[in-house]
Amino acid sequence: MATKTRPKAQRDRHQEILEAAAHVITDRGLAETRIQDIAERCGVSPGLILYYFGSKDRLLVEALTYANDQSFLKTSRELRRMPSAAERMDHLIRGSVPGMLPEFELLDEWALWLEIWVRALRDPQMAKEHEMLDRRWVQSIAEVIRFGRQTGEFPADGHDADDLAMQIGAMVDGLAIQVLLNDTVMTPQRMYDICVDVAERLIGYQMPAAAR
Amino acid sequence: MATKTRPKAQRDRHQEILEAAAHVITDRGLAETRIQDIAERCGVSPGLILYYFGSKDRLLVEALTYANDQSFLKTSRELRRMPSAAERMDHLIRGSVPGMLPEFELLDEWALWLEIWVRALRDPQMAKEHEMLDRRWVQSIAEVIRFGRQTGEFPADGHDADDLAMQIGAMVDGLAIQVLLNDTVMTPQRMYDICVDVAERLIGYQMPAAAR
DNA sequence: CTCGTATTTGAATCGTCAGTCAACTCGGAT
DNA sequence: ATCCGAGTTGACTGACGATTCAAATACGAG
Repeated sequence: MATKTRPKAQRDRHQEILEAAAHVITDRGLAETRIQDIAERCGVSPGLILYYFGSKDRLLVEALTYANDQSFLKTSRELRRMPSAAERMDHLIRGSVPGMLPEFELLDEWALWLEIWVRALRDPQMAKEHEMLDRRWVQSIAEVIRFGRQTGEFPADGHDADDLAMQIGAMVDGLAIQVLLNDTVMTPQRMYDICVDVAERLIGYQMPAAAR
Repeated sequence: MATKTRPKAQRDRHQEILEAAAHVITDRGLAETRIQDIAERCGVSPGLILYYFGSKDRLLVEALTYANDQSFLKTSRELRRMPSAAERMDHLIRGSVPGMLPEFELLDEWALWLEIWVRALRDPQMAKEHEMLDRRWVQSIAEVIRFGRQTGEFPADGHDADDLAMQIGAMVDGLAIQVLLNDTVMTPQRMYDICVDVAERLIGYQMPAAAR
C-alpha cells in the first residue's frame, strides 16, 4: 500500500513531538509539562498530540525513553570510533558529568534521569523501560572494560567486568546528583577527577595524556 | 500571655499535618498528592491544611524537609549511643540501604529523597533545604571517620575525612537508586556488602563481627 | 457566664488542563 | 474531476483540585 509517503511523514511528526516533549520536560520538569507546551514547541495544535499518542502519560513515558535512547545511541557511535579502551572510558566518563560536554540544554539529560527514576518508582511501564535503559549503559561500561582487557590495555586479572561496571555506574549516578544539585561543593571537574581516579584504581590502569 | 495552651496545640496540628503529608507523599508520590488526601489522613478538612500552611507548595516543601529531618535526628540519636566507630559506621550504612532496617513504610524514605532532588532542580526554596539536609548527612559520615581516628580504631593517616565522606555518600546514593529501582540485580544485601567493602578500603579498617 | 480569639468546617469559586469531536484541508489514487 | 482517508484544527466539555470565605465552634480569660 502506501508504504512510501505515509510512514515517512508519520515518523517525522512522531519524532518531532517526542523531541519537543523531551525539551519541554527538560526545562519545565515533568510535573509542569502540559500538552499545550509541547504543541506550541512543535507549532501544532494540542489535539494533534493526542492524535498521535492517545494520552499524555503514554507520550511522557515515550519521550523520556526516546531522549535517553538517542543519547545512548549517539554515545555508542562515538565510542565505536575510538581505537583505545582508555579513550573510550574517558569519553564515557566525560559524557556522564553534568555539563562537561557542551551537548544538550541548560539542565542536563540527568534531569531526565531523575524524572525517570521518580516515575519508575510507581509506574510499571516506566519501570520496565528504565530497566532496559539502565542495563544498556552499564553494559557499555562493562564492554569497554572487556575490550581493554582483550587489547591488553587493562590487566586481565581484575574483578568481574559486570560487577565493576555496576559499581562505577553507581558512583557516577551518585556524583552526578551532587554536581547537579550542589555545584558549589562538587564541581564537574572534581567529579571527573574522582571518576577517573576510581576507574583507574578499580580496573588497574593509568589514563594517558587525555586528562586535565 | 497564652504561652501554655496555644503553642502546644498549634505545634501538634502542624506536626500532625507534616507527618500525614510525608506519608501520603511516600505512598502516592509528590505528583499525585492532593491536599484532600493529607486532610483525610489527619481526619481534618482540606481548609484546615491551608489554614496552617497557606499553600500546597509550602506544605510540600516543609513536609519533605520535615521527614528527612526526623530521620536524621533519629539516626543521630542512635549513633550517639554506640560506643565504637565501627558500629556507628555499620549503622549508618545499614540505615542507608533501602529496606534493610524495618523502619518506615513500603517505599523507603529514599523515595522522598528522589522527590526532593527533582524538586530542588527547579525550586530554589527546596534547593536551599536540600543543601542543608545533604550537608548534614555527609557531615555525619565524616564525624564517624574522625571519631574512629581519634579513638585509634581507624588509621589516622588516610585522606581528608570530608572528602571520604562525600565519596561514600555519592556511592550510597547511586547504589540506593539501584536497589530501589532494580532490585533483581542489586539486592539490599549486596548493596550492604559493597558499602562495607568500600568503606573498609577507603578508610582502612576491618569491620568486626557485626556483618552477615 | 460572656466575650474574643484561635480553630475548624463545608460549601462555593475559579482556573486549568486532558481528552473529545465535528469539521476542514490536502495530497494521492481512480 | 472526484473521492478517500490520514492529518490537523479549534472549540468544547468535564473533571478535578487548590483556594477562599462566611459561618460555626471551642475554649481560655476576665
